[in-house]
Formats: sequence, structure tokens, C-alpha cells
Amino acid sequence: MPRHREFDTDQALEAAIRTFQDKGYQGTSVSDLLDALGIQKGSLYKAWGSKRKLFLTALDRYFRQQQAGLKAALSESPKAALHQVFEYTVSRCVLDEGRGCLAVNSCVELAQLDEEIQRLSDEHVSVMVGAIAVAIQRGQRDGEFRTDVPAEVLADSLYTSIVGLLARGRSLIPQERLLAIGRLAVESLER
Amino acid sequence: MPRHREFDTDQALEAAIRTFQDKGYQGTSVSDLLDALGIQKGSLYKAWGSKRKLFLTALDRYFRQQQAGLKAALSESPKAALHQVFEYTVSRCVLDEGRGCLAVNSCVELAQLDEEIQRLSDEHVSVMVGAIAVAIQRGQRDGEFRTDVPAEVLADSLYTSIVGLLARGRSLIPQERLLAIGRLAVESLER
DNA sequence: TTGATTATTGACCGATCGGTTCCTAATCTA
DNA sequence: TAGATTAGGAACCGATCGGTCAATAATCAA
Repeated sequence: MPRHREFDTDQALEAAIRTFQDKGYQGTSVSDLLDALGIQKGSLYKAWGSKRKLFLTALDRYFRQQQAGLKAALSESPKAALHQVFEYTVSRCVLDEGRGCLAVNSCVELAQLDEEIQRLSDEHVSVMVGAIAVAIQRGQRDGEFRTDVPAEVLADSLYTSIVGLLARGRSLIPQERLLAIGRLAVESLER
Repeated sequence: MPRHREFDTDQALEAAIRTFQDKGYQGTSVSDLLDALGIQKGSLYKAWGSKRKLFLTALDRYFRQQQAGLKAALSESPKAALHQVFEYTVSRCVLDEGRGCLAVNSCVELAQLDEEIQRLSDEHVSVMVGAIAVAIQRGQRDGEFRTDVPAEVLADSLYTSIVGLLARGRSLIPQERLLAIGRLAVESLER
């Protein structure tokens, strides 16, 4: 019986992701969002209820995308897969020109201010580290990777390097440097 | 001929650092600062002129403290020194309970919004990475560290891990995990 | 002690913040 | 086509934002 929504929700969420990624949650005003999504205030509040709920929806979408992307990359052979993860991370740093990663940015900005975001962020990290750990375990079974350290610890360490890259990616660093860092991180798994 | 300032500037700046570290620049209101510094609005604006200038002053102070702390730690033998840097980083993560690092937090929050902060932040990173590189070079000369990769690249990689730890430290991670990550990072220099 | 100078205080400023409300427009069912 | 329902648009809301200012208090030199 209703009137249809005139804007595309997925498209709007992508715009919201980019905006929040750029300016942060607190740095993004509702009016910024209206410009970015190309809609009016009433529509935004009809659709999501508040700036915070829109953010949470966008963040959840981003988490899912990241998790899906990681798992896709990890379907290859472990070593190649992990190299690809870093290359992808670096290319995001460079291509997105300082936009960084919404997950990392949000965790740094908001984990201490918003318990729910901290919880969601922790969950996301668990999934990401878990997926990396599985790949490393495969690499360990294949004899490609060292076995003197548990896969979970290696995965945690690798993920920390990725977070470091993405955080440092907020100011622009030459691509070669970033790639060298990624290469070293994966190398440190070998033996 | 003048009336004296009633509050201690150094003490006030320390309070400002903690507040900005906790809540971020945008998340800290002037009224938050007044509470934290225990002064009135007029005094704040007399002393620093604006919230932004107070922030820049606090950030500069923090940078100097970090740089001095790092250089002090690096006066030991290279390997022990770098281990100590990580232990110090981890203990900060744990002791400060999610406060993280003002340098990292500010870079992630503001590098894309404020060119001057990006510039200052980049300078700080250069100093930090440079100091680590010098220590690694010493370790390389002593035969403690691998020489197949330039010290600057190793230092960059190590610093990225530190940044990753500090960023992840915004949500609380068990100390043991953090320590394991730090140990692995320094180990990867050896050979 | 007086006068010049600076710090502190608290009221005040316009602008913007996130959010609400109400009216109209569009779309479906019956 | 009538009526129910939802979306879009714009004016409007109180609260808070960062920042200013005039009056008062304190301190020094002369």
C-alpha cells in the first residue's frame, strides 16, 4: 500500500561508508550525510532513525564486506593468499588516498566512547584473525610456515601489522614502503 | 607588572593530553577541557587562544615525550632495547586501559581533516622510525640482526607493528597476546 | 600607594549540532 | 476511485558547539 523509496539503500550505505571513513563518525555531520547520500533529512530519519543507527548499519555492512573479501583471498594457497591480503591492504591504502579502513578508524575513534561499537569491533577482529589463523594452519601442515608458534599467535601478529598499515595509511606513505612492510610480515611466517 | 597565572601550565597540558587521548579531538568539548584542567573558559582562551591551539601544544609535548622515551630506551644494547620498546608499548596499552597513543589516535582521526596535523604527525613518525633504524643498524653491525634488508625498512616494519598494537589497544586485548606479538616482531629482526 | 598590566570570571554570542514534526506526494489495496 | 499507508521536503526545536567580552582581581614597577 505504501509509496516506494526513491533512493537505493545499498548505494546510500556505500556513500555513508565512504563519508564516515573520510571524516570519522564525529567529524561527519548529518548535513554531510545528506549531501553524500543525496537525500533529505526526513528520508534519512525515516530509513535509519538516527545518525548512530545509520553508522551502525554502514559499519556492519563494511565488516561483512571485509570478512568476505578476506575469505575469498584466503582460498588460494596459504603463502600466496597472505601476500595477496597484504597487497590488497596496501592498494587500499594507496588507492583510497588516506581514507584508511572504516573498521580501524572506528575502533580508534570510538571504542572508548561506545561500548556497542567496541563489542562489534572486537567480534569483527575475532573473525578476521580467525580466518587468517585457519590459512596459517594450512600453511603449517603443508610445511610452508613455521610451527614453533601457534597459528593463532602468528595470525594475531599479522593482523596487527595490517592494522598498523591501515592506521599509518591515514597519512600518505609511498607504496613501495608499504609493500616492503607487507612482504616482511608474511616472510616472518616462513621456515 | 602583571598578575600571575594561577594554574600550572605543564600540569594543565598533561590533563589536556589525557583528555584528548581518551575522547579524541572532536570528541573533546571545550567544556570537557575546562573540567579536566580545572580552569575557566577565559583562562583557557587567554593561555592558548583556541581549542585547536591547545591541542597542537599538547600534541607537540606528547611527541617530544615519546621521542625522548624512545631514545632513552634505545640506549641499551639493540636487541634488549627493542624488546623494551615493545614491552613499554604493551604496558602503555594495558595500563592506560584503552587510552591508546595520542599520536596514533590523532593521526587516524585527523590526518585527513587537517594538513598541519598530518605534517606534524609525519615528522614525528620520521623521528621515531629514524631512531629505531639507528638502533637496528647497530644491531646489524654487531651481527645480532639480519642484514639482507635495509635497517630503514626493518624499522618501518617494526614501527608499523607498534602502531598496530597501539591502535588495537583502543579495545582491550589480553596482555599476553600483546606481548607475544611484540616478541615476534623483534624476533623477526634476528638472524 | 598609585597606575599599568595581566589573569580570572561569568554572562553572552551566533552557528551548528542531532533530531522532530507536519504537510504534501506517491503508491498500493480493496 | 477511495482510503490507507508510507516517502519526501522543509520549517522548526532545544541543546550544545567554539569563541568573545566587559568587569573584577591580583601583581608588579615606580
